[in-house]
Amino acid sequence: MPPPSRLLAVLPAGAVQPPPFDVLLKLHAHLLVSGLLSHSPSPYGDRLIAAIALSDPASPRPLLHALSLLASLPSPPYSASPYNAALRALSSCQHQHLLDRHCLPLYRALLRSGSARPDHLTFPFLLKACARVQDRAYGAVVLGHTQKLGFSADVFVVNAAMYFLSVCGSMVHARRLFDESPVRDVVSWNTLIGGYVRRGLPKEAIELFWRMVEENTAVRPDEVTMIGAVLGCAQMGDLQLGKRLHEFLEGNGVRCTVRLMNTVMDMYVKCGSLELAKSVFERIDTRTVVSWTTMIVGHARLGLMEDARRLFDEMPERDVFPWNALMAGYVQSKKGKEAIALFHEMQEARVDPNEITMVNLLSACSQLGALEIGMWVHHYIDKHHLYLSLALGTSLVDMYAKCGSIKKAIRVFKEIPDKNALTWTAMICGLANHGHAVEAIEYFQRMINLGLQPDEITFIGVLSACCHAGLVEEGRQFFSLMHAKYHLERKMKHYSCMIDLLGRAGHLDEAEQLVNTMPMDPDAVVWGALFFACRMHGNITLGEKAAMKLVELDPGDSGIYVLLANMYAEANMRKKADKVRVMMRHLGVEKVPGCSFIELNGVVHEFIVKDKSHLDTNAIYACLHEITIQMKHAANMIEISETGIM
DNA sequence: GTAGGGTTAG
Repeated sequence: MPPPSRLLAVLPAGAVQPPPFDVLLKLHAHLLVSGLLSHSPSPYGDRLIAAIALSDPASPRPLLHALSLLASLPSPPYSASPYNAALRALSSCQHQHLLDRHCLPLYRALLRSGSARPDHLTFPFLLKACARVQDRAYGAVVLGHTQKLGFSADVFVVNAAMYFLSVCGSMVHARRLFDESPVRDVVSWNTLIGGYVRRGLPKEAIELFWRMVEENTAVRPDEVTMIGAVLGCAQMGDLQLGKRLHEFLEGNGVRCTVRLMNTVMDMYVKCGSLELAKSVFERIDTRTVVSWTTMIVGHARLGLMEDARRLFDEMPERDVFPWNALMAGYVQSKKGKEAIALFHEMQEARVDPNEITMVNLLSACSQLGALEIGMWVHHYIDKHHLYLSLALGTSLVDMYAKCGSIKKAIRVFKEIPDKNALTWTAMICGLANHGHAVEAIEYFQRMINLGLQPDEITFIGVLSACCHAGLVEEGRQFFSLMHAKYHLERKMKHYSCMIDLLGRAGHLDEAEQLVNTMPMDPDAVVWGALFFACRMHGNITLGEKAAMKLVELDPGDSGIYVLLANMYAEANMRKKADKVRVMMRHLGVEKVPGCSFIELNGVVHEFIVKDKSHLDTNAIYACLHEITIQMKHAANMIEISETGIM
């Protein structure tokens, strides 16, 4: 151990990286034994606390040790510096619970110490910490202290105050501080620009950016400024502005770091120019995982999954992000099978999945109806004690409902602690699709009573519930309610639902009128619903009209010709039925083979009509044959029992 | 010594 005279050199003041935690622990013991910590006041205690607090940001232990040391000093510190060091470590520590628990007590202890006073370093750390714990009320108190103690002209304090307000308060207040501040530096501008972007106010951010450029003061935009401006531009999706910003930063000597160029790439992707994103990507010579992931996302969003996969394979190292990005791409392209295969690959590569992986995986299960895998995911979440977040809970509800297990969907739904409108919507749609119309409407009422705002999808749920149950009057009410009370735009899907409901119930005139007055061109689903209703109720004239529209919309679709022929046949119009069949042959319309999936032991198998490619084809067909016989037998039994012979 | 920043999911 060094003699006391050299200890202060071992315990550096300021930004120098302190020695490792275990060395400092020994030093602590040494200081205790030699009585150097019991002097009052003692520079050793201050420096020791600061050094320990900052010795290892990755572990919570040093910080806790420093905090307890601070509380147990025989005499209070005579400057704010040990408090500052602890606050500095807290304000940037990764352990949110430590921050939540210790931040404010620490500042209160400083105020109560009597010997130390908050200084110009205390407030930047403290305000950052307040922003991170989202404590509006206490932050406001702290802001009051900065004024009272005369820090209104300290640019570091003002900037930190602006940051706090931009996170926890209002941008108007942050802006006022900016406008009234006697001093501004590049961080002041960046904080405000960044605040606007975080609050989803890109216009204000860009406006401020141009003002910063035009005022042409000593303050010039730097890398952080440009990241803010480019992010704002990405939010607006304005490609022209994006190009201008890109040119600006290249012409004004802004450091083109990887971080900035990644942001530019992301902006080009969001503004719809994969080409420009690609050209930026090719000019980055030290690409990071983020650069590659952004390119994967860019390709995946356009459905270019083969290119996305190629990029994924080419990249030198991968964390969970690129795996999730590629998986999300497969899910969005409705390639659930590939998404699940990728998850298996991910497990083989020993990459830990996170919540987002699970959400994607559940979407894939929903698409495929893969209940077994979905249940495995549920089990995995329980086993690994993953928090049932809103996104995860909602995905689980959706998966169980779409995979046919409405009871499990309801059970999960009840377990989710803070349900939002999306969660309720998933449940309502699930109930509706399972034919539980009354329950779906009941859930809708409960959701409304909780004060939650339904969206367009919620109404698709309730309208389809009405449709399944033939609740015409309720349907009419919901249909007008969504527009009149909730100011939601009625989309194609709502109209098709409503037309289906009216048509099935035999209100063909009302259905036709709705088709004629709807604000968009009716699609195939609308005409299909109308056609179905006409066939059901024997309205041949209107049915023909709907069928013609369907042919117009998709001349290659064989289905409608078949259905039209069936409609004529049912109405005993044999000649017309034959005519349609002849027409089909002339036009060379081919029947599209049907296709289906089945999940077995966690593997999804795909079949098309008359498919013989599966390894177990013979066994499958034998089984199918057996089932068919049994079903016919069962049907006969029912028929017999219903006719009263048995 | 202090303040400001990018990527994944819906």
